[in-house]
Amino acid sequence: MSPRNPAASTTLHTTSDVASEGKAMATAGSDSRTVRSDHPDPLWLQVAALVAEDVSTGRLGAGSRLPAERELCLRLGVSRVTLRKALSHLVEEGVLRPSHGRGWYVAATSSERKDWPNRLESFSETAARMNLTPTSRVLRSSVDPATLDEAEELGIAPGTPLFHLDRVRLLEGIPTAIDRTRVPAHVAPALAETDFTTGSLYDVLASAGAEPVRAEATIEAQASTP
Amino acid sequence: MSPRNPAASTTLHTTSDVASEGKAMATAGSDSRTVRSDHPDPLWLQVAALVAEDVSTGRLGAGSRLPAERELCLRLGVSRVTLRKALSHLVEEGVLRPSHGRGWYVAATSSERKDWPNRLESFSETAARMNLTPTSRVLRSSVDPATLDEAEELGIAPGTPLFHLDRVRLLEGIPTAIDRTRVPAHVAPALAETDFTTGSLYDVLASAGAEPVRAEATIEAQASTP
DNA sequence: CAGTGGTCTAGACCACCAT
DNA sequence: TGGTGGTCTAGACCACTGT
Repeated sequence: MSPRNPAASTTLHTTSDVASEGKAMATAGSDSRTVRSDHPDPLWLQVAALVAEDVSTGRLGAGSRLPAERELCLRLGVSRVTLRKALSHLVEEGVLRPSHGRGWYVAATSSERKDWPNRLESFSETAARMNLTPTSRVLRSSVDPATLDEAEELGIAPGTPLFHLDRVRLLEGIPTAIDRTRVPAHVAPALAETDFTTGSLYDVLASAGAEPVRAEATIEAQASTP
Repeated sequence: MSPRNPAASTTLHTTSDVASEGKAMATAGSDSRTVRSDHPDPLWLQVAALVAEDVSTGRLGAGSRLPAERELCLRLGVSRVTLRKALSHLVEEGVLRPSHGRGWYVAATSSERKDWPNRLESFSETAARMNLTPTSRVLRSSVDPATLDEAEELGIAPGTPLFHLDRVRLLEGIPTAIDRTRVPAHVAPALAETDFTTGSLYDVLASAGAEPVRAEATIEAQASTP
């Protein structure tokens, strides 16, 4: 193959239904979902966008395994290095998760992906694995107007009633993590009246509706000699 | 060159003093600062560590330009792909900054680089800006053998005496952040005897020597409707 | 064992920057 | 024009996973 193949077109499938591949290739032509070296973006970016699209549209469900690298290379008409650059990029974005001898998997359930890795997961997991008792200490639990920063971060209007929940997470009584939650109040009015010392945020949200909500808290410290 | 070169050894120089290169190469031999494909880490990681070391020790000053990629490939005995993977890695960590037709440059003033945005910085900054009193509560301050995970993360041998410092950072008495620090004990023996409730980790490390040290703590929580 | 990701190389061409 | 990064390929071998 020439170092810069002119074009190729495919759609990704989960490892099960590879049958229709040939037809898909034939019907290609002026179809979208094509990687081309003409001009626009680097190939690896186009590939990444292609996969990301399949994930967000559900063609590649959460937790499902991608076709093998060499297989994808054939379908997309790119080299393995290029493909891997694309997939690695998606890992950084939290869309995919690689597993050595097994394959590439779609991360998260769909809405909880994006941005940094979900450390709350590992908190619960760690607690369970180590047989520790996870508890919470509530620092703040109130409904206040969203500040400018908060509004921008959540994509809502400033002043919108916002439920604030700040907790210290403890393992066996030892402070382990800070949990900072911001939820538009209209999403779940019951939030302000719940005792989060033992109550589960997820439960309240679940019984309140499906409006996707995101809350995060990150702290990092780093030291190095000057 | 064989696909897996046995060993190579060099020292990086800023573009100005390339004169002594020949000699440096000749004196190499059993010198440290060597990338070897024997076993330890991937080549690209070794290269990255090598460059990072030159940056932190000042051999590569902030803002200075690195030798050209092809030049570095020769010196280090690695392919360009591998070298670029190493350099890209350092970009993600904020150590380097690439510039298309010009070269790779060392980023930042020296200590504020590396890893994610330094949240400890912003912790102090926030405290100062809001006129709050930052304090600490020490959860753990001890020297214990490095676990397997810790050893891998820090690139040291398992069992190596490791200084553990876990703190809760408070603003005006309110818990705000968790600070988890791991430092090889031999770097700064005084660490275990210091009161970190008020003492500065940076100060102790600074007075202990220039051995570059990295410590980080990240906590994130994220909630979304199931 | 076969399958899959992880790493590495050598060589090529393109795009940008300075002279 | 010449130097430097940016992208891409084809092929190889190693390491891990699961049957």
